Amino acid sequence: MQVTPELLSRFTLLKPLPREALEQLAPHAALVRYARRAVVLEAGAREDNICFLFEGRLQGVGFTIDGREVGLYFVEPGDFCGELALFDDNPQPEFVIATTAASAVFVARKPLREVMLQNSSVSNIVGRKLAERVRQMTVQRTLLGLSNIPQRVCGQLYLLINEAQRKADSSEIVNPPTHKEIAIMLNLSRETVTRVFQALQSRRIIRRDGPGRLIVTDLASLRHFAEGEEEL
Amino acid sequence: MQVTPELLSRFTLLKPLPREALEQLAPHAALVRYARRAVVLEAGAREDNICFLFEGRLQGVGFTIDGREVGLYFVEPGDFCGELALFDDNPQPEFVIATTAASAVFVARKPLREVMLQNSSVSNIVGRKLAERVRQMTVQRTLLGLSNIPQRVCGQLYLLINEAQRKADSSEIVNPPTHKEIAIMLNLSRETVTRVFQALQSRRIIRRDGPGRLIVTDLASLRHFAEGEEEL
DNA sequence: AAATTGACGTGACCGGAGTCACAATAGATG
DNA sequence: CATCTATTGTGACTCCGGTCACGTCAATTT
Repeated sequence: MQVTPELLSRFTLLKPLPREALEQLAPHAALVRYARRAVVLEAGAREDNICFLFEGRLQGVGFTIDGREVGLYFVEPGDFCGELALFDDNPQPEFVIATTAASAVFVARKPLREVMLQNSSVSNIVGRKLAERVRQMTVQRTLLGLSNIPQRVCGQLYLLINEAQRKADSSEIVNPPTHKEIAIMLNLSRETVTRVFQALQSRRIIRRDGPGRLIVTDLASLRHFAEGEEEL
Repeated sequence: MQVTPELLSRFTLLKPLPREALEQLAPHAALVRYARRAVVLEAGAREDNICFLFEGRLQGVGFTIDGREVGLYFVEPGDFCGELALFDDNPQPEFVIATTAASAVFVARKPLREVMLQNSSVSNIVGRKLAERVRQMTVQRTLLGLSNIPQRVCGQLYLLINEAQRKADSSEIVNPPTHKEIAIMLNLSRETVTRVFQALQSRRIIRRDGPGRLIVTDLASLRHFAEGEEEL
């Protein structure tokens, strides 16, 4: 499906691009829809597209030698993945899976790379984003250092809440990851995550609202548990 | 201490730079020596230097809220750290500590950034290196997914061996990290690492040679254990 | 040389997360 | 609507890595 420059400019990465750059990219972009559980990017393959997520949620997933799943990061709408292909020709290191039905804009690697090289402000933006990803991975790795497991889960939940929503008393997470998807992010078993969620629900800190919505009713308490000031 | 362009060109990142770029950088570079355990880069501070390691070994270290150390990556001679400062003005996310006495070349952030922007081939190189770091972090994170703990330790040991040495039967690791430093990389206790090392030594797979040298005498077996084909 | 420090080694105990097994939903699918 | 599958919920048991408490040893320091 054809993509307009306007659609491209809705992504935070591409928004600051000059109009001409967007017009240059649009012919090489395509909107793709994915069913839940579909594979968006394949590990080990040299992917020729960068994937900008429009709606839904993706998850970067690796596999250990013994076949265990490892959750690496979540991709939220407006963000993107597969950006390593902009920097080298090595294969994509991890799978990216749609955790919900999702739609994404695929932009061909080569034109985007050219735009990036021509326009130094663009390569600044891409570089800044990659640096941000390193920071995110660092935070995620640090979460795993917590030996108090409920605290670890609360920390992950807190990370799932948008910056903008952090100031409010309550917040909602649309299309929340399943317990299993959270579990692999935190090196925990699915059952353990379920038990922590039960504890949080019985304390009225979180609440399920139908299928695709998780409501954090007491954000302050969640933060307390995440920061270890109180124990579950 | 003053630094010559020749010294700069000994780092793989800077080697491909044109002579003039190196001469531009040299006045803004300084050789610094660190004692074991010294703090090379401070977390939370906006560091104004990129650190190129000349000799010794550094370790990126984070801290959880409850004060537990988290090992993020090792820096080997010829490699560098603090490179995120080239992309944005956010603070350094983690500490970098000298695990052995070390000497490093500090290059001021601004001149290096300018060289990088002027010379597109340079920003290519820096970007490629950052991408490589993301891959390393992914591998490291995947290691933590292994539920078989000796396997996890063997995997880390294998990562510590240089590409070049992987083909040989045996290999040596100079200035090996301490058990504790390995432990925090793998989310394990120091004692557990010690016990795995004991097991490997009794099987003649590794051997200590004086203070700063660890010899892997049976690289093939180490790889077998790392890949889970055999259990310790 | 004595003392101090930090790394390494080792045993015993214990708690808590993984695992297994199964039930109960809820969602998709025909 | 009926069926099937995926997700969530829950108990019981087990095991294994963390913790604690030492001891040993080598390297520095005083």
